[in-house]
Amino acid sequence: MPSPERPLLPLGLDLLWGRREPGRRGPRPSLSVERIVAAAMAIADRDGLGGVSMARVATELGVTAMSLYHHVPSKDALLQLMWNDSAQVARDLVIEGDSWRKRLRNWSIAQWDMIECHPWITQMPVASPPLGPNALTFVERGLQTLDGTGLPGADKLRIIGLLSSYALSEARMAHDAARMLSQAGRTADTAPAGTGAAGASGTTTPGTEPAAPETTGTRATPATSASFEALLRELVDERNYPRLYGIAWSHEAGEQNADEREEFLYGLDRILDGIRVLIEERAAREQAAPAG
Amino acid sequence: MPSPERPLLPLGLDLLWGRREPGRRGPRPSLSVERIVAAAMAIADRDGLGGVSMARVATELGVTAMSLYHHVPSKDALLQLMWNDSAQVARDLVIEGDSWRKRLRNWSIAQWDMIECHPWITQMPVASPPLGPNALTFVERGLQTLDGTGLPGADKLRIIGLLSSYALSEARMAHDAARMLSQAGRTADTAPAGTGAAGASGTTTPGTEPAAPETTGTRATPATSASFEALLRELVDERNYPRLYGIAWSHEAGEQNADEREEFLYGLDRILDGIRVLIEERAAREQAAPAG
DNA sequence: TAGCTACTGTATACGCCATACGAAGTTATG
DNA sequence: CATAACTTCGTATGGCGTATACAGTAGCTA
Repeated sequence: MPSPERPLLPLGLDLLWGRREPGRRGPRPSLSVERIVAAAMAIADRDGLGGVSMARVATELGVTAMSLYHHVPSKDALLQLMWNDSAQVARDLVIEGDSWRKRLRNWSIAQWDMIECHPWITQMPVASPPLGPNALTFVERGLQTLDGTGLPGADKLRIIGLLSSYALSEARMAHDAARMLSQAGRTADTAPAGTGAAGASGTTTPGTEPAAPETTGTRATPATSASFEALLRELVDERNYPRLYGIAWSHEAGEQNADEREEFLYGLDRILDGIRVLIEERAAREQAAPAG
Repeated sequence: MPSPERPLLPLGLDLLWGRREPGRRGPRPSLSVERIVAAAMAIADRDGLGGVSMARVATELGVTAMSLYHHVPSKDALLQLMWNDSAQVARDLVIEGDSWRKRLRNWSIAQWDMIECHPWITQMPVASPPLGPNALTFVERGLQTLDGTGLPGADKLRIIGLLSSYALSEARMAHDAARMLSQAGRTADTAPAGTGAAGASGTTTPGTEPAAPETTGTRATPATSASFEALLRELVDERNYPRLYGIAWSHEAGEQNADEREEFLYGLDRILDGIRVLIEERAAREQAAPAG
């Protein structure tokens, strides 16, 4: 057994970066990491991340669950690989725009779109910062948008991190709300309105259902904010929550609420304003003391 | 069985808001929702969210797992109750500051501290936006900090949501990184340096271990960013990731990296700058056309 | 050509999980 | 007191991730 030159990368990172010697002996593998990841992603796209189990992926591929473990060290590693694969588009992503602001905005929107394209990303059991090659490529593209701003590298990195966090959080909230409200509608119909805990305990869901497939699929539930507001009206009273109460009851009937994407863009533009301030302040300081 | 006046609240929301008739007959319940939640939180504080199982909570209380289900409809509901309970401090939270900016900043920091106090919040399987009474109280306090800014309610709410998202994301990243790097250190010591997939598959962790307790406890691993940077240096090459490469190799030995809290504050101040722009622009517009 | 060896997929089993079901015990109310 | 309501317990089910042992295949070396 030859000891490797560099120290072993932690977790499944070596797999993520393709740093594994393929191995020449033995029968040709019918399985491959790529096929496994593809199958898992297909399931996740269809039924949400809750539908992804080793057994399910295996049967989808016509093999037993244990076969997968010769290609993927654990389920967590498989999820990491999926995460990385979903960022594949980053490789040939071209960010357009003639100012850092437009470029950075487009980059952020690209990230949002990536998440929208695979909503199960928002359900990921976050176990580590994304360190796959595609994720880092995406980060690199983000840093690229800030070329010429004069910011130090650490600041650029923080900005990229900030916007990443924001996009993921916002997408997560949007999808969580959709998921919750859809199943709220279902339980409201089926719940037998019992008085005690028994009514709520036994009959909400059969339990064998694989984690609310329908909403996690691709897109659904158009009128989310409206129902959310209805929920808020149900819950908050004027005494304890005067401001929330006011907001919940202010726009009575009309005044369509913005959709999730516009909510995202709203916050995005606020953050970009903040970054502009940072850049301008720095530029002013540079001008005052050029070689500082 | 009397039909309730208002429609049943979805999920465990009725439980969250205490809208359950207690029920008079039968033996005195030895259990209560409060005791269950307290026990679960004690376990989570000690061993992380992975240590919280119905069986474990039950044994901690000296009862069987199924007894819990007469007080709590499901494990998910229990997690929601924990989430809500962790925001208890919001009830008597006083935000100080003579400007909206200072108040909002303090509010955001309070949120960060809340999460730091119960790190398992960052591991929560996010199933719905936080709609418990304490969470909404916290939102109300946040809205309060924006009194007098002249912003419309919807904008205030978006700002609060933005800052909430940000605080949670940033805390999540910090704790995830700490968790990952700590177990990276462990595997680097124990891994037998095999060549193929077998080395990484079999021997990384025993598997029965309850999800890395030590790091999820309270505080650990001071030098996270440094190791993170080391990882980056291991991974990125100059050709494909020129900017990341430059950042990873720029501050050579000295130049201590800021800790997580300062990273958080950095982004926070950027966002606050953006909000300031929004408020000032709006004020200017108001002045131009007062009764618009 | 023979055999060693690395490598592949399979079968079985373990322990843990959430939770459905029904029986048994306890108490306020008729 | 009797009964209905309610809590708790024992048992059982089906799913999960994965450790372990095994059998077959194919390239490398002799």
